[in-house]
Amino acid sequence: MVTIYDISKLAEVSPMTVSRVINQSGKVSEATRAKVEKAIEELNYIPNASARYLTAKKSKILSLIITDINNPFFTKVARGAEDKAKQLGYRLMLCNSDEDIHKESDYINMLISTGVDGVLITPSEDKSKKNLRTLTKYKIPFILLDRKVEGIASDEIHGDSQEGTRKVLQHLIELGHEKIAIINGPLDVSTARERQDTYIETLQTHGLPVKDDLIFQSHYKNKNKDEVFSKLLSLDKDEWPTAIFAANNIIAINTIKELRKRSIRVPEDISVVCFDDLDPAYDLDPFLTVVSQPAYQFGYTGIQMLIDRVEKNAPSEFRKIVLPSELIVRRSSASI
Amino acid sequence: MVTIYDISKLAEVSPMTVSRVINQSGKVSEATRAKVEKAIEELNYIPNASARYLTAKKSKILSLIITDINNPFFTKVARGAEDKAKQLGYRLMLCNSDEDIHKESDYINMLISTGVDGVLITPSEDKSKKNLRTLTKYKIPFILLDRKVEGIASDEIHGDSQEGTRKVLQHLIELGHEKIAIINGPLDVSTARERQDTYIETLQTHGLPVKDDLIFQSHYKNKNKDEVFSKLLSLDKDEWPTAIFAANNIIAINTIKELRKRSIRVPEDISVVCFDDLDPAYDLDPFLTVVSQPAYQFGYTGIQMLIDRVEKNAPSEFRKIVLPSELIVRRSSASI
DNA sequence: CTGTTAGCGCTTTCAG
DNA sequence: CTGAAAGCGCTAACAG
Repeated sequence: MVTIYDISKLAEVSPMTVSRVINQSGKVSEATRAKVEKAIEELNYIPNASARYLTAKKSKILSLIITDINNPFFTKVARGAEDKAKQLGYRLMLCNSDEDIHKESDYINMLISTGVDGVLITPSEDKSKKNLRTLTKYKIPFILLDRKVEGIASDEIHGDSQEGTRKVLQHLIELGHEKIAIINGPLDVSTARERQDTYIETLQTHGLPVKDDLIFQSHYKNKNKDEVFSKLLSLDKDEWPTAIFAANNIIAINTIKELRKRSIRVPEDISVVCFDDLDPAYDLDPFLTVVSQPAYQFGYTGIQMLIDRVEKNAPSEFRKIVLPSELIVRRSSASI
Repeated sequence: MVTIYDISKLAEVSPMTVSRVINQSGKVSEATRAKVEKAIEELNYIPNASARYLTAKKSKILSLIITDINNPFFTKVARGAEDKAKQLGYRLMLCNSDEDIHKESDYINMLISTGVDGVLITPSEDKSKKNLRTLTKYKIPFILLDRKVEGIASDEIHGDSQEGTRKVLQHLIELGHEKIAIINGPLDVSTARERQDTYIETLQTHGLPVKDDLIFQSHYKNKNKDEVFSKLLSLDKDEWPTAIFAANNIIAINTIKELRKRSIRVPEDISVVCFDDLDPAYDLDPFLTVVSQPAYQFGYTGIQMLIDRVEKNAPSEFRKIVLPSELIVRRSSASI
């Protein structure tokens, strides 16, 4: 392993001088800088991040924790985060918590252990509070992405669940739908709560009845789709919804597949709309009506906020950035 | 920050004893172990990975470098890698080189700097050789995933480009196609070379003419689709292919989209097939005929091989694992 | 502008 | 079974 000492010997300067040219800190004469750089080049020297971190307590590594690496929404968040991090001279560690609080906790321990400078995190649920407190204890700044957590005050970047929910629901209502079901994520995730609250509120605003039978609790990875479907199918004919609002893209896809299995046509027999788009790059035939959120910007701006915080350029009070969502009407929704 | 000294004070033992219980190394009496564990619990101690690495030269961190985080193929590789790493007590750093040799090189430097124990890498192209040599210089074991590199001997895990290519082409030929075009990835990527060679060979075996006009050079992220298309469209009517073999899923999708823009129907006017599937979880209407590779297993088994190597349980000679691919016939291919 | 000293948190090595 | 000493590679703080 090549160390700073090897360089200092070759360049005939002190290790400290080498450190200075590597870090571009302090004053070094052009001549010595050149000598040192030549030696670094020659020996193919790569600084040891661990040694560096041990004294400097700065790693220039950030982390992004997402909850589902297979979801194109998060994959785009990751791209945005990566681009911004790179642009500002940081490295990004990508972690996939899989909506699992234990995996999340494992990753947080690793990140603390590794000494990341900050983390941009989509908390898996409200219980993430404990993990976030650990971060705070270790003085590692974090930004909440996409989801809020009860009892945690922090910088936040997320979409507008209320506006988005209102937009899709109004779209359905304009189409003449009056019996609209919601298949939601788990209520210990803030976005699910907000979507459900706004669902109820919007129906009421429009003078439509809110029926408990049409509110289904699922999971953002839609793990319990059989259960949801058996409930849905046990509904009486006249209670059957004419439209379904799925709380995210995965739930929507699975719902449509299940419906088709039973020869229920979308949108002829039932409309389906959802939050979050799929990746158009992989969709030959964009079909779903969605409220699309600017995923790339979630990551891009999130990392910007994080670096502001890490480098202490952020105001002391927490910032909340709310990104707008956009209704994209396609073929999965039709008038009644 | 809580250190081993804080624990040692609280537990009234030496730091060394604390180290021993953390690492489960050496002999420690049940009584002292309990005291130490209690202290660790109480103070919420998390070992400092940097300090640890500095002496022990082991990080228990592995890295996976992929070339396109938006491609569902790689996203599944990542899932497999992650699962295996976790299972064996390692952490995984996911890096996205974006098919860019410079980004790749940046990441490799970071990984060396961070001190990862090993890396599972999809090299972006043959020039990756330089980056891989750097890894070797720093004695960091690596496994080549999906792609080989000219002049690099190493453990490898990849699909069978030849068998796969043969399978789709035979499928097309059985359907009666005789004028089959290939839109390939760049020839400085091993898989593209293999697919092209096998394309030529298979046509010849079946007594079909190989025409240079029907061989198109693109990019796995299909960055130059306009160029490819203007060439394709400039072909005479009677030279026009009746089928296109796309070297990967992205090229296929883009190709179909471009064809549709010009009102050329798939498969009625032209069949399109490709390597690598899309994510069925996000596909309401699976349409593409593909040769699917077991992406998850690429990652899963790849990490297994890597850990074998890292822990010196691998044979000294390099291992090559070739995973089978499967033809999935759907609607994008039809008889002539 | 350059160098010296000390120490980050941990583990290896060697003694008890 | 437990501990003391030394040092991993680097940089902060000071000195010159």
